[in-house]
Amino acid sequence: MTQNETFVYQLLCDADRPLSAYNILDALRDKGIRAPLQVYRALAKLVERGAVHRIESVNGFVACQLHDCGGNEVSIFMLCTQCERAHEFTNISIDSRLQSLSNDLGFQVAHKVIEITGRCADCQTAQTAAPKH
Amino acid sequence: MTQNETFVYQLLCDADRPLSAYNILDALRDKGIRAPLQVYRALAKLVERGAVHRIESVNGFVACQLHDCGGNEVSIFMLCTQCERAHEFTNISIDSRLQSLSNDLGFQVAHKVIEITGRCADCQTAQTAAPKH
DNA sequence: ACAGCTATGTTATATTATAACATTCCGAAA
DNA sequence: TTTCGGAATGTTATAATATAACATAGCTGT
Ligand SMILES: [Zn+2]
Ligand SMILES: [Zn+2]
Ligand SMILES: [Zn+2]
Ligand SMILES: [Zn+2]
Repeated sequence: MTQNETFVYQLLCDADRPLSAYNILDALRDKGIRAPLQVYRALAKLVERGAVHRIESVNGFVACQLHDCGGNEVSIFMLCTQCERAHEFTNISIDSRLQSLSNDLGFQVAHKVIEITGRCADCQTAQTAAPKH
Repeated sequence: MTQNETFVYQLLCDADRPLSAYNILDALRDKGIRAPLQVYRALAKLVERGAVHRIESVNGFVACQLHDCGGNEVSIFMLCTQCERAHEFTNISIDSRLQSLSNDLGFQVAHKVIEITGRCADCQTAQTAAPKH
């Protein structure tokens, strides 16, 4: 892992929500990172290697939260609109059904995206406990 | 449906692939549409009403290809990187598994995205029939 | 006529991503 | 050791996507 990749990866591991490339850029200015391309290049490598996932729904990036999700299962992200956290899951059954749907249609899969947007359990209970008046 | 919405919707229905907001803007200049916001506003309404879907993976928009997909099933899009076409499907089994995964976790679902990127059957056979040397 | 609402239009700006080109670094081959 | 070549890095500029802020027009019910 190169130096810039390490900086970006560490930052994403420490973050509790997806960060945009420009969030990362701002956070790493003092590490000598000054231009968007430096961030995008590091992200491209990290994503390619499965250490980081791109979250399409929010144009953001998160460090992989699972061991070896680089297998052939798709990751499922639940994205809370309130706390902005992203939780990563895998589900063999969903993945195999998607795969067989693709196979049935002769579609050659390169990449799958499953993202669910909504409110996480924590945020629901938090709001129930302290409702706004 | 307002005039701008009609223009945008018709264009998307005629298109054979997802269009970006700026594709739409360029195509509708002669209809009097001059600014991105006019397009984005029409798209927001159309998406809200389920007539149009946003494709996160390509920052594009397509007219709904199914009758009444506005039920509670999620749409599954297969996106061909070669011909750029988007095919829309529903699958009750995949949807219900996603839903029960969310329920188990206490996650309150607002929106689901399932997008599969790859090569469609047509493009595979086309390339097989006429390979590049 | 008036108030309130929706749609529309316009300009400017924010956010996300890539192109094009120059430079540096480092290991392998000569 | 020198030199070659690839990988990484840095820099500037620009493309592509999306929204903010404000002004205007039209329509509806009172
Ligand atoms: Zn992962
Ligand atoms: Zn939350
Ligand atoms: Zn649909
Ligand atoms: Zn195709």
